[in-house]
Amino acid sequence: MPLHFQSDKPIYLQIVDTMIHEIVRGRRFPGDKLPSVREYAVEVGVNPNTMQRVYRELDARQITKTKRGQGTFVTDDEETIQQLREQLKQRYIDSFLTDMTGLGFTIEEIISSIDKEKGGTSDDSNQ
Amino acid sequence: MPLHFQSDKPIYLQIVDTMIHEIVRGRRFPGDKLPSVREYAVEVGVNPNTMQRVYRELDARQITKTKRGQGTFVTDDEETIQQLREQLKQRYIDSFLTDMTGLGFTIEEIISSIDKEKGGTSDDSNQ
Amino acid sequence: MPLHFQSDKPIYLQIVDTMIHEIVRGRRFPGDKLPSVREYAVEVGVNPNTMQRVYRELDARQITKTKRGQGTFVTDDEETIQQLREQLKQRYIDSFLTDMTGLGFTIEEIISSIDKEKGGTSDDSNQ
Amino acid sequence: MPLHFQSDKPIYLQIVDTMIHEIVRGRRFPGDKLPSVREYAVEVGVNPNTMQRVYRELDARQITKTKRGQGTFVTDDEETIQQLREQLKQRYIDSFLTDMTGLGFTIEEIISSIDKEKGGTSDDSNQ
DNA sequence: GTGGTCTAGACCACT
DNA sequence: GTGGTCTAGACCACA
Repeated sequence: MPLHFQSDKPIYLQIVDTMIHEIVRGRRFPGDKLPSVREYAVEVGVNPNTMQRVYRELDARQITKTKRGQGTFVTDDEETIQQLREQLKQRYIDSFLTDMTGLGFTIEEIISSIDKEKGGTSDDSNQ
Repeated sequence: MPLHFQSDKPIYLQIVDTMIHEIVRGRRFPGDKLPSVREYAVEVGVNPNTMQRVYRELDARQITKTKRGQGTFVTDDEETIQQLREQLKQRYIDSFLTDMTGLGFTIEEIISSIDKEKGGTSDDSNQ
Repeated sequence: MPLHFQSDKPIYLQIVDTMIHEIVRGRRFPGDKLPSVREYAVEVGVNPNTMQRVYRELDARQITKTKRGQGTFVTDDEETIQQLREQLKQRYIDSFLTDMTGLGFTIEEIISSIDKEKGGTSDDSNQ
Repeated sequence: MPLHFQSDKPIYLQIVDTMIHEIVRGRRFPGDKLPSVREYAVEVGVNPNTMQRVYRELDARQITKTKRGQGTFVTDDEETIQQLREQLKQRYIDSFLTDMTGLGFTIEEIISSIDKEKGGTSDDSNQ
């Protein structure tokens, strides 16, 4: 999930999404301390102001909790994380179904195709 | 399917992909004449040489057929188009399953979720 | 096999052919590193872009394999090279027979003439 | 047999060769009148002086005979034409054998391959 | 008009 | 260093 600057989506929202993914996919755990704004800004290669906005947004969505003087931490409310997971799921499904029905496949065909994939190779040859 | 200049994928390949999508989704028909290289280059906002490369690539993949002095045409070999459709299908499914299993869902959960979507809202909320 | 600029065949295809000959005739070996695009362009006296196209074409035909940042190498798939050799053989034979039958010779006369050449002078008097 | 100006061979000799081919292959008959120097120069797109040299060369080789005030005519000495035919044959064979042995084929293999061509398709797909 | 080729010169990503 | 991409602009062959 690389950042594609110059995409039509604001950079800070792209980073927010990336962070949500990392949390939901279990790469960052509830209660984990996130990197400092400055540190993370350098790592990602954006302006600290942009990263500040990322953390503000995450806090506003109660995905993280910032403690003054200590840093920013992933929420330990599993319920919230579960909701994020459901949101992502729904987004993936919607986008997938839009793509597939655009190709003219019916729900039944789609399900049947997925069914065949059980244990299949996830050969990520996009580029 | 907007062009993301600055993406890591070369512009000419992005345009190739776009063209393939348009053909597979039935927005361009077998035998259709494509815009001229120069015309399309202006429309998309790239250099004619870049667009030339697009047409060359499409020809090499036998997706189009170029007739010197006349223009470039979508192949009328329905078989080829059908293959493209299958390729896209497989790519969408692979990518989708990678995403979903990354979130920890099993094939059964995924199928069950899709099943619930029958007649559901295909609300294109990507942005 | 000199380059005939002004021939009707594009320069880049002439160079591709030359390279194929060099490989098939055993002047370049499987796995060999080719000269760099820029270097070879200077040597042959064409624009680097033209030479780039040559390497691209060779790669597309799987005659060479390009490793980013390292260079372009003759394929080590002997099978591919063997196929090229057969192609060249067929082309030479076809062209030769077209010429000879154009002069009114029958296959039998042609074979008989070649037969007499055994150990004969291969006196390259083309010019 | 197109003319490749800028080849290493002088243009006038290229035209001489072309003329010889036309005679030997039976496209011009013994006794035929050739176009006038000026006429033919225009047709081929060369300077009349160059074409003059062509006719002089053909006359010198006794392939044509120029009659002042009447024009230039293909020799009606069938013997001479027969010799030309033999020369061309030898040249084709030498060149062919050089090519084939360069690819590593033996005379026996070559003959065997030609033998298989009897009634074969002469598919002239060079360019 | 159409596509095809070539040059010149720039910038990028990878090692 | 390596190859890969893109632009700009020119000229050609075909119909």
